[in-house]
Amino acid sequence: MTETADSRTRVDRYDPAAIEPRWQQRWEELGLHTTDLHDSTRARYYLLTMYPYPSGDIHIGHWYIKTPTDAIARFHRMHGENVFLPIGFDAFGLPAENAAIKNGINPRDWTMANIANMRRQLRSMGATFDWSAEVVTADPSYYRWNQWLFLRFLEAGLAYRAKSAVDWCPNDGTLAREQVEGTDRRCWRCGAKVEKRDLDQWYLRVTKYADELLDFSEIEFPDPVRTMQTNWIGRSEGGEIDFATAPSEHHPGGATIRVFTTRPDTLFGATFMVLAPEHELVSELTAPDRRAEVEAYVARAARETEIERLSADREKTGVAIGADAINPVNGERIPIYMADYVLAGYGTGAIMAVPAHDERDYAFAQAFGLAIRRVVAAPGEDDAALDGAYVAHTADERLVNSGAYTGLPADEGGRRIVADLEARGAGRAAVTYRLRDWLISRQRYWGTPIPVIHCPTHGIVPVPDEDLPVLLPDTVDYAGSGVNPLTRDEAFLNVPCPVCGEPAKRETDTMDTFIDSAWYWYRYLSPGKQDAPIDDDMVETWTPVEQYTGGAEHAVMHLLYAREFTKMMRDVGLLQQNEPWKKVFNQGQILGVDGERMSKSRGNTQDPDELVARYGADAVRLFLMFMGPWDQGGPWSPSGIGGVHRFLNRVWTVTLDPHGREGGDPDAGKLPAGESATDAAATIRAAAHRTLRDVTEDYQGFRFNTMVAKLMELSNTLYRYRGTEAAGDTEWDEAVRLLLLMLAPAAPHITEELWARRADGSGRAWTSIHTESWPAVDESATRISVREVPVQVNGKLRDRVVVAADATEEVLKAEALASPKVQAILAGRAPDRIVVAGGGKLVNIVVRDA
RNA sequence: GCGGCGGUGCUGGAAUUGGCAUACAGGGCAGACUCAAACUCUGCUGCCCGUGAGGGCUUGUGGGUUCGAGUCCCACCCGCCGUACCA
Repeated sequence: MTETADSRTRVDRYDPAAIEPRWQQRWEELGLHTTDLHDSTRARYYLLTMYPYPSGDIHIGHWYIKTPTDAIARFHRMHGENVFLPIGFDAFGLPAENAAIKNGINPRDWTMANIANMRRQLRSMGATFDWSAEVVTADPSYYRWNQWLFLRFLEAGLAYRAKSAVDWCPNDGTLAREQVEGTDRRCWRCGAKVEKRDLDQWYLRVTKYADELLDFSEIEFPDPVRTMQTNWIGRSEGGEIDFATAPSEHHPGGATIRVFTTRPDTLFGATFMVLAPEHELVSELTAPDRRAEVEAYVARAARETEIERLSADREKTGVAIGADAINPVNGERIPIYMADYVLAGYGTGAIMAVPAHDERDYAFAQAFGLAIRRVVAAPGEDDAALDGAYVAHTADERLVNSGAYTGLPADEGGRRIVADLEARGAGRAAVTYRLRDWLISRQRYWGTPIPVIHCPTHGIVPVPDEDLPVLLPDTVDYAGSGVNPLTRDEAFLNVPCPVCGEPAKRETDTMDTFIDSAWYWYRYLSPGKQDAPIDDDMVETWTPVEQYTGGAEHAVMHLLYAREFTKMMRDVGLLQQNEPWKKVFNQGQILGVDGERMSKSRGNTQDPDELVARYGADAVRLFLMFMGPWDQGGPWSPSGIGGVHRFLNRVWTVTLDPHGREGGDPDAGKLPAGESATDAAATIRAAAHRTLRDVTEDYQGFRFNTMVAKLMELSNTLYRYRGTEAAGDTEWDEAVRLLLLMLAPAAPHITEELWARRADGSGRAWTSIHTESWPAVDESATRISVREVPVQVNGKLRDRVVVAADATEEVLKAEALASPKVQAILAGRAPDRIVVAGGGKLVNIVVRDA
């Protein structure tokens, strides 16, 4: 042993570039990552991670979500579960078209070339992706089933075509409501200002599921996502109330204006009504002398929604239309206005205005000099002056100035008013949602063609199932940017009507790419299936997905669409389940060194290929896990990766060279003072098993940062004993073995290499470390004979005493009091109380000031 | 405005049910090894006072509960994300 005292390196160095590709190839040859989906002998674990868009390069953000996901997969596999971790590509979408226009190539060629490169990059992670299940959505074998599903939805009345004002991006064309972001209404994809256009478009009837979508009992979302979806769906309870119009010189009256309100209790405070400029009764009700002004306002409102409606102009504008309505509860005549602060698309597009109890109505009443009548008040404030809308809601509020309802609590009064109106047919309880139907039409080439034909005689005719898929033509003529080439592809356009055979035109809209991503994990279970979109048996046994990982940026897009789509598939008889996944986890985002979003234009991107070449995939994986909590993300640190690289080197050294000594340490090779080799062995074993206990919990809770920290501690402990008598003995060997097993899910290559060398060294046949079972904690090993107990006086730490592990409270108290430091602080005072906390974890001596 | 998340050393961050704040890293300083450097190794590193032993302070701010608070309660400040005239 002593002959190694001064030698530095007798074993070869850790060289990830040499070992990583070798093992990746070996695993692939052995088919280690191909899941037998038919195996029913083991528990199934379907682990899904969001498939990437083939933009061209895998970036560090992909590594950040995918490598910890891979660690989860490996951890579960080591627990004997049959793990399925598929991967694919979200291959339709606009960037391919933009690149194609720019370079004069087919979007397909651009996309497929990118996919080829990204497959190579994804393989360099060393992840256990099952490539045999790969799905590429732009392939006809996938998108034909988008079309097939669309036709089922059409039959079931879940898909429909309608004309309405839609959000329109000058670059991307039509957008769904969820795809418009921010106060200034910008496109989620390109950031351009979004306009409104009146268009015939295809919709999916997802509002049907509004209430069901609010029920999260079968899906475990992170809280922020659940909150965002709940707000997005925006359920409001209240009442619908019908106001009749009053007769006037230009109108006989009696028309019904229906309003929705969440505050029926304030009905007596309605002093005017407001219609949205687009409301259908505006024209009919407008008085001749008001018509010019009203029409000018309507025209301006239409233009403003199209051009610019920044929130800066919060000033209330509007015009009186010269007609009155009658308040059904008291017969009062109130004037009707039209204003753009009432939105056509929400509720009924008309409101009863209660300026005393609604801030917007208050501002409008102030601007137009309208009456403000208080009808809700806390006791004693009946006539208190208002300098703004009173919207507080307290338990002791009562209705005032409300006829027969005066004096009732506000809640109860509201309910009684609705009930009484309902009895007269003038109102009813009602619920309104913010959620809209999903607009899926896109005026784009690179997407799934919507499989319908427009016949002059038969109208909209579905493409028969046997004619699917409706293929995208290969030759694409953009003739300048922005226009859908399908609209001038005569061969694509001109088809006979499936009903009458007469000339007809194909639909040229394609589907929102969020359709592709709304069901892809079902297809992973049978990617080659020819006769149906999904394999019923596989879907039945493998879904809902156990765990889904990916970014939170899709909280009200993908993560909502997929839930809606699952419910639609269920309702046309394709699925039994209500939700697509059981649990969803959102990782954070990796930012540039400057703390800003990584982008090529900022020059703050980090290329993973470069890091892999320099430090190896294992170090990159480990560093991404170590930098902080997984759901937090954070700025990229260029220096931090050196730390985990050093750690891996130390793991390498303690495994292969336990007896070596470092020249730089004067105490190298010596046991700590007063410690025997037996003591050292017990310490090593206790450290290993305590680490195993903690690390197991960290993996289960996705706490990869502390998992790595604890493995570092264990390797530091081993390093301290390296070269001593304890190094290389049974306990040491067991600790190294546990260290490698615990590290294997996170750093699969180095652990496989060291595992193989250990087998080699002891003459055992090689088996992969990744097929090993997760080790069991030996609780007896973690127990220790003596422990240090902190002693506080009045809650302040003063000393530590060493006692036997099983010392009684009496012993603890006596030892604590016997401490000289404690005695000095007490200065002769008798303790009032001695608290032994946490089952003997800490002693606190309480003493009052003399 | 509303909703959500967060604020701990120089930096990333750690801290079961309230129980030794700052684990593990990065960076820095000092030393060993080296002709030298890199690599590697060892030690130190929250702030203030003190030569020292030691003492005091410290988890955004101010209060409170408690033997004991980063953790619980109240009020406020700051940052990030979402949302936006939703009746």
